Amino acid sequence: MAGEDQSIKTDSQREMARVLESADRTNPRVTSIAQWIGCAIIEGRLQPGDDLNTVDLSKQFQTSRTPVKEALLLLEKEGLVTIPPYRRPFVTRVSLEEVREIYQVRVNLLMLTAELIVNTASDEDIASLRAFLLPMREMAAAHDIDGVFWASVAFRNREAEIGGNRQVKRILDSLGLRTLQLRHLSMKLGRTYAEQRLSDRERLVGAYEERDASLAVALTGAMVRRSLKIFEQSEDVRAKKDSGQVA
Amino acid sequence: MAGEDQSIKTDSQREMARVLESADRTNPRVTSIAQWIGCAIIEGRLQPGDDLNTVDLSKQFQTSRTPVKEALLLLEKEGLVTIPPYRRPFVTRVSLEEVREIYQVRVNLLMLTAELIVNTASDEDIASLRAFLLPMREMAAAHDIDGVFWASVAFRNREAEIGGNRQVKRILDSLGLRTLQLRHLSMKLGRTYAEQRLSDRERLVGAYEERDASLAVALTGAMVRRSLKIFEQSEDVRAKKDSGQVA
DNA sequence: TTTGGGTAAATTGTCAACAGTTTGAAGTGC
DNA sequence: GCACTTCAAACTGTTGACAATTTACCCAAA
Repeated sequence: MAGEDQSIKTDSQREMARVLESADRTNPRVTSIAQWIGCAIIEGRLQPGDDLNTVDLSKQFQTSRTPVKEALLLLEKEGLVTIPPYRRPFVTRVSLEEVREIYQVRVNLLMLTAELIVNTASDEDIASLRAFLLPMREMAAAHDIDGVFWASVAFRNREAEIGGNRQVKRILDSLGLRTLQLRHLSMKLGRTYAEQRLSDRERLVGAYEERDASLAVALTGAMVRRSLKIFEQSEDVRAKKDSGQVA
Repeated sequence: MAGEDQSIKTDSQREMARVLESADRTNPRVTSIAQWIGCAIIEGRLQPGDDLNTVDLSKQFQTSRTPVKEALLLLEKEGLVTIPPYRRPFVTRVSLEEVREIYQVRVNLLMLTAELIVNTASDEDIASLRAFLLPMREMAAAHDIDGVFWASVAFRNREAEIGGNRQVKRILDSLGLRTLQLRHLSMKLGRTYAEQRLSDRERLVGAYEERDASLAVALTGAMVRRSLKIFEQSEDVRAKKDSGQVA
């Protein structure tokens, strides 16, 4: 369990850093503060609604409030933090409805990416995607769920790169960060589908290689929609349990 | 000509205000500064690459540099301004390639919106779209090109609202702002297609009313792609003329 | 003429103090 | 008890000064 958490931590730090630096903002102090807070949010150490007052944070990072404020503005841009005027910033609360909306955009842009890959990617680029498959199979066989998860995140990032549309990449990065926890949760809950996920992904790479756009798009849609479905089911269970406790 | 410019000014101010306030940031000082600079950019009074140093701007707005900096960060979020570390902020330069990428995302999300409208919008909402058509016909008959342009912008905003996906709306707002000038230019250049644009839009509303998703999506795609095509042709002409002058 | 180095001016980043607003906890009247 | 007011504490917004860095100009050397 400790090993698992460790793995999440370093990987999520890497992911956070990747998204933030792609926002071509390289002020080191601000970036490092934003990274720390951002990581705490996507790792769940800071919960939705938690206060992020600049006084405490500036003490924690031993700076003045100015760099802290700028870091929070950066995270607001990524949708992780909300900054109401004259009130304390706080970790953004995402409603179930918003999650659905985000997934709707995500699935759309991921399908667009799949189409772009089929139509414009080089054979070498597609081969670089195939390289993900074997390690993922091995990690799955070793029941390394987190390993598989972060590999699938890396797979999607590589897809976005190969797709070649930087706007799509940027938007997917931002939306992906906001749903990172949920995607992780969804994969853990959907252990039953592990084999299907793997074979779908293998078939997807096959579709890329065969330059079969409609299949690649359809598979992508199916994979993401399944992820949302699993999450929604777990949410239903949770809601029922809560109402049961109340009643 | 003066009347034309006037119309652009007030309308673009309104549009700028709309996008910025939807970013739920309501600090009035910062917002008004961001609005002024943002308007100057989309109206072309500030050209891509122009310096936006905080000292001059703070003098201009009679404040300290802090609110100016924050306004610039807001505009950076919308993609209008670039802020390199330790260097002067400047009006973002958009390459032709980036314009293509933005249009690719835009057409995708607009098609998604069309689908959402067909599947989920109420008859009253669709009727509110039909209400745009007659005034647009009248303005077109009066050769009020700017009037038609801003009406079409409002039409698209209304579509995004009706679609009901706030993520899509936010992204379309941001991308739309960055391409506002180009869309305006494209419409002016494509006067020849004015009649086709109008009839396409009328047919689109018809498709909404008939709940014909595939037609609505196809028409939306055709309309946006034509807009990009017109712009690209004009860009080719410009490039040829430039190289001709050099040679 | 052009290239390179060096220096002063300009500009951004950071800070601490102060002004304006919210927050929360006390009291007050009912 | 419960709503309402009051008020101090906490927090955000703004400011001007100072530190760190870049920019631009000048001048010398090739």
